Amino acid sequence: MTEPAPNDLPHRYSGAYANRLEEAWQARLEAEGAFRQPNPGEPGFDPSRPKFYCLDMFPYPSGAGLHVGHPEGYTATDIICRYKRMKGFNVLHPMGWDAFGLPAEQYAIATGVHPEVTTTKAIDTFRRQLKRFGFCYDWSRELATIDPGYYRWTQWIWLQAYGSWFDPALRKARPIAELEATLAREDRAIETAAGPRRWSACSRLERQAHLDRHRLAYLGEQTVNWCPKLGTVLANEEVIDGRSERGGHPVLRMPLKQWMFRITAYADRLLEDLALVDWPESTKTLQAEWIGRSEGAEVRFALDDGSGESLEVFTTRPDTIFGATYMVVAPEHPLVARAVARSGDPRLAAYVEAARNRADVDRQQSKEKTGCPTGLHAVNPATGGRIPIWTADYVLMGYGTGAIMAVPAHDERDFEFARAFDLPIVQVVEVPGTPFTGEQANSGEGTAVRSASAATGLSIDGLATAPAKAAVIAWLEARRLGARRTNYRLRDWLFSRQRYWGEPFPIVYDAEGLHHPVSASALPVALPPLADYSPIESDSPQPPLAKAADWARTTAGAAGVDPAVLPPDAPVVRETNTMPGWAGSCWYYLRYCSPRAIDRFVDAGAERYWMLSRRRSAGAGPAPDRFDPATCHAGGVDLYVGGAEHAVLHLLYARFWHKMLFDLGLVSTPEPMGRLFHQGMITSFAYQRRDKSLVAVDLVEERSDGTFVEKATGEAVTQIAAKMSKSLRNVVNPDDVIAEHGADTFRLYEMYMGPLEASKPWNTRDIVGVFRFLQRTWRLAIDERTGEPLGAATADPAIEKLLHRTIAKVGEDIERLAFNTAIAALIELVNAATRPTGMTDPTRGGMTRDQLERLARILWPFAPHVADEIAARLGATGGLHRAAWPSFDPAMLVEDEVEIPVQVQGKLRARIKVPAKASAAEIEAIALGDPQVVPHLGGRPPKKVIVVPGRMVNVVT
RNA sequence: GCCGGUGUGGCGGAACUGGCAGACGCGACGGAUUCAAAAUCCGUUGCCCCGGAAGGGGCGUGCAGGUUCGAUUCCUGUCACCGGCACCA
Repeated sequence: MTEPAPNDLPHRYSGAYANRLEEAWQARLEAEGAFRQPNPGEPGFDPSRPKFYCLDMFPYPSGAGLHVGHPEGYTATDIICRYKRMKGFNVLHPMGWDAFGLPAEQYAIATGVHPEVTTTKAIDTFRRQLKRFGFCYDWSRELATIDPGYYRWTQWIWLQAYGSWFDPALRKARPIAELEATLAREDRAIETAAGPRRWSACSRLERQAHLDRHRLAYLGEQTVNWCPKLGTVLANEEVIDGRSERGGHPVLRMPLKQWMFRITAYADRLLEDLALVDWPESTKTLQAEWIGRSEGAEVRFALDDGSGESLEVFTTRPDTIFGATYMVVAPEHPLVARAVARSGDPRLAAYVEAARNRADVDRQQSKEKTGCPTGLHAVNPATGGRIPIWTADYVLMGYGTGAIMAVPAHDERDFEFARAFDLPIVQVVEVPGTPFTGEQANSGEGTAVRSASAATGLSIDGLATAPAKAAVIAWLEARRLGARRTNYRLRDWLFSRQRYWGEPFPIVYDAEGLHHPVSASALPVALPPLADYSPIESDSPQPPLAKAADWARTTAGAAGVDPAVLPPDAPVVRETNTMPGWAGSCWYYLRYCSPRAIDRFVDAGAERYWMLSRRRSAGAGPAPDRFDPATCHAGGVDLYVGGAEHAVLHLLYARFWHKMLFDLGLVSTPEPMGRLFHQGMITSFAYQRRDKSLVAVDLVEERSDGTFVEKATGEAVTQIAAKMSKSLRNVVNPDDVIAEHGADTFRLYEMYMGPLEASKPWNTRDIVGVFRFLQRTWRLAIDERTGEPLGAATADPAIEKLLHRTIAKVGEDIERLAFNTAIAALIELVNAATRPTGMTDPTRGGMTRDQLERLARILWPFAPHVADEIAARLGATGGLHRAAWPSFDPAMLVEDEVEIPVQVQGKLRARIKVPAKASAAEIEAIALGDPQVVPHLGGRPPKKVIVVPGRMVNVVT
């Protein structure tokens, strides 16, 4: 009888075999509900175990299905979760769908198919694909942001913001009813259109207007890029030369009333609390820069036109005020409109008009300074001198007060402008080491000079920059000419979109145009279906929802407005803007704690259990029941993994919502995510010509010498890593890889490619390496002819020792998310124990069944299906999801004898074997006597010998 | 322009606190198996030089310096690539 070739053996671990056993295990574990994690109080919940909440950034389910980037982070968290489960944690590991968004809407516009239909289909595809990877998600907690049962609570949270204000004294959000009560009780004066007036003397409208100015969600006016033809508002980068990027239609810059979030109220806390979380430093820096806190002063410059009015500026360098030789206001500044009316200078009007129609991005493209005098003048309060006021688009209306005092000697932008328009430049700071030459601005710190005026009584000559700033601010404050002031780059968050496929706002407008909330009990405000999703062409912005006229025009009662607010038969118009894509992702991590809760956005007990935990450094103790900064983690989610592209917006917005909810007592922790990790991007190969232009993969061939040429021209091209894209035809489809090798191989390959945080190129050719590893592992444990388990009769002590080391190493590596080196260690172990093809004699090589079972357990987090199958065939019952992480004996990690290098003059000359516990003197004696070393010593006693026991010896001659 | 990150064999990468550079995988080369090929298995593989061989020597972590007995690791300067921000007063 002839032996069949290895590939033809019936139980060979082939791609097809892997697919069969993976699907069988997935079906079995799903039926069993193996990864369902009960909440406190539910049957099967074990309160003795610590909690671990591990979250992936949920995907936007696109019609194209999963790409290879998705499973990278998902595999990483899957490994951690399986490991933590084996280490005895209750693990919350959910998945869901960020399903509102533009692509589905654009598809609907093109085809008329309701976005819900396409989105639901895309979700089904994503779910099927993710399940095929065998990820250990608790699918019973699945959610989608488009579920009415979910967005009901998105709307509810928005209503909490609408019903709250930020109390600057307590630095936290409070219900607006408390503000109203205080105003009424103390009968405070409030600002009205007709000047300050006592609360009791105010009309209902005036009171309402005052409260509206304090809401965390408020109606604000913003200049937007409205494209009448496209019927939508465009982002700045979608506007080129005043026309839409798509289609080249004219774009108008116009003010639009929209819902805003007062995120700027939280600027300081969002900045400070970055110190409380374990996040990548780069991401913290990005957020800090985005918030852009800068300290300085607000200064009033009196106009000299006898009007008694003044111009306010913000400056971070009040110490340079003596050098302020002119002022600049943004073209949109109200003062400019007055100047235009007054001066009648056609050049000024033309400049302002031109600047107004240039989008911000355009403005920033050209750094050439342009501007125009306004004809107005102001008085420098420090010098008493008269200085001109210019308008120029290098000053932005949106930052500070939209006006600056220009100090050309000490600010590069002001310097360039002064040069261009021949304005005076006066040096007022002496910077050590860089004398002022008049050739460029000197923005460093130093000593104030020429900074004294008898006329105004201010003198800071000789002061260093910091005390000079303080002195000027004190002087300004004493004369009520200004004050210390902190400014932020961060703007309030524009939360309205003129789109269909988003959460409707729970807001209606009455006949007078006043807004009123829909009561919580009437939520959700469901998105009505439309016959036609295309945008409305109009000169005045109209969201698509306006087409649902029957829905939009209704009564207060039908809309669910509290009868105490409006009579039920009052006619109202619903808000037809919708929320942006960010809305649903701001709080999904909370909903996962109790996704089916119907009476609250999250069950309070479940939220407390999964989000609140003690710091390890605070020592042992009972699970906390409320947040204590001394002993608790600031952040709830123990590990959040996702792409760095969300480093600013998503993560900043989620932090803002969370802090608001924390202030209102609705969540337990001040931060949402305690630890954050960004996985790197998976790129793909592409080819580059000498002129740096890119060539698609299929137009290139590899030559036998390993170089690449373009097929059509024979021109040499170089291989580079690039983003996967349709045009480069280098997109890898995970389904294909799984069909060929199985999900275990796919998972292992992505984790083995390199460090999780690094961006790395997909190389299809390399996959076979980890596949062969699984094949070897399988062959080590299973007889490929019979499918029966193998097992050496006795344990090889060297293998046993290596197994202990590997258990220790893999555990450590998983903890630090170093999966590539963990897998390398597993490969080394299996290689050391491997039995060659056909060798099934249990007395030679291999591992005992007990050793194989431990190997299966440490392999399980990485390649769960094959590990489960091996363990089951070895006789384990129940599946490895019930197994514990194997223990190791620390004594087994210590070598009795170590090989250490001996260097002479820093050059390696020999390796010597010494007992691990040998003293420095013993090692030195062995090293100096070594025959390989002696010839290099030159016959003289060494000057110095450095011995690091267990490490190395270095001899200096 | 500013901020951040990364540069290690033909390729992906390893080296945890300044202590044997190149673990592990791919590829390549040689061999086994096969009628043959694919697949699989075994071995070799940083580069250069001397040697028939055993063996020996030199160079080497983008580049140039520095600190140190010793540097991929720390410091200074510099170059390249990637990412983010960009007139924020």
